Amino acid sequence: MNLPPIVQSFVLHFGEMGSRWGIARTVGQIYAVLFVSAEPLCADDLVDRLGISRSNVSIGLKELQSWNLVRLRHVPGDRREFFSTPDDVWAILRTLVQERKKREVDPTLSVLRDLLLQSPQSDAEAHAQARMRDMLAPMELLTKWYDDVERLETERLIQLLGLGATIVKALDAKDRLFALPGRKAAAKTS
Amino acid sequence: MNLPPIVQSFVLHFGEMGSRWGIARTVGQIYAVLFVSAEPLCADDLVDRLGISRSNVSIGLKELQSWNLVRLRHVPGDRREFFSTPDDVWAILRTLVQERKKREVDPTLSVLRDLLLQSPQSDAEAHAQARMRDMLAPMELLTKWYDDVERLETERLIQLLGLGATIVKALDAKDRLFALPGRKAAAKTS
DNA sequence: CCGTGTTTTCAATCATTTCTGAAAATTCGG
DNA sequence: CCGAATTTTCAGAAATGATTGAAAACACGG
Repeated sequence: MNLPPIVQSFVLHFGEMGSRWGIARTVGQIYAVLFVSAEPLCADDLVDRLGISRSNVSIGLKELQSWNLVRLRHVPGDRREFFSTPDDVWAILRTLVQERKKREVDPTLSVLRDLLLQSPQSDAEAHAQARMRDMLAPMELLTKWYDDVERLETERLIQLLGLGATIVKALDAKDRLFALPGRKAAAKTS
Repeated sequence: MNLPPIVQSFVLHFGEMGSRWGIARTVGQIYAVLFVSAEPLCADDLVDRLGISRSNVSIGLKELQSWNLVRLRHVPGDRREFFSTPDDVWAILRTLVQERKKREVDPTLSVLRDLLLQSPQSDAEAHAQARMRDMLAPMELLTKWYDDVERLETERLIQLLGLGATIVKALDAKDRLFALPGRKAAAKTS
């Protein structure tokens, strides 16, 4: 590995993290190198810095492209392809979440919905379906929330996150104030 | 595999998902079986239903316990250990996020902070540090948000999520109305 | 304590994934 | 079109991670 020490630590850490999240170690490393690089890099730069094979870099870059995590640049008068990451970390985060949702959450939602349409042939199956319903509800609420938040401009998103739980505290106060006699509102007064 | 068809589909899907998230396939399957089961199961039940070795089940259960994802029960007059998942899916989700944060996010934050304390020996390192600072900021905001939200009762959390981006829209309107020249003031009005 | 039923450990095996080198395909300036 | 520079593909090697069976450790009722 041919990198200055600070960068190398960063790159090794992200390789490690990547592999814990189901991303090949070298793909994580490639991304880390691109992320901290001052200018776009070509495949051979990566071979050079990471000490991995050219073909591995090629595959890794393809993988990163399929995740939309990497931008491709062409330098005039140079035939090579150069790669970089977006400058905006929020944009990167959004892409990451979006892709992950597309690949894992959405298919899970459709499996659950599909299995809930089938008629249970036993008590065990009926109970299993009840549990799946329990699981579906939070997932649907979360994806709905995400769909909502995803559209926000970054400035607004930051604002919303900065607010944290304060809004709910306000609601809480309001609930108490009006003491709704209805259902499960204000149930916990301990 | 000795499971009714609906359950089997569910279990296979979660095994698959697990392995995409860096969890062994069988660990995901064990969790799925426990999740949909009407009563707690012992290790041999799992061997039976999943058709995997006893030792694999033992390792899987230990793994799930280390993630706090599984409750251990003792049936009086029976020497075996029985396992179940919490009934409340929100509780499960919280645990999952919490553990994941502890294992991956927190260490990453400290690596970043640590690397930012070192003095750069080159322009490349200085630029890399600037990028790390770019990365640190959103991560800190997100973890702060999470710390805040984590403490909410489930009822409140659901409320907050249901609100989605509407709060920000209100802020937006208010900002426009008062056309504040300053920064992010006016956050706390109650 | 003894014996039985149960869980855990661990070295070995098996499976999967990652990585490589060499060859094929592609691209573009001339 | 040609040929050099570059990228992609792919079959096999290497590495990693998962799974197993057998044996050890444990725990409890008698």
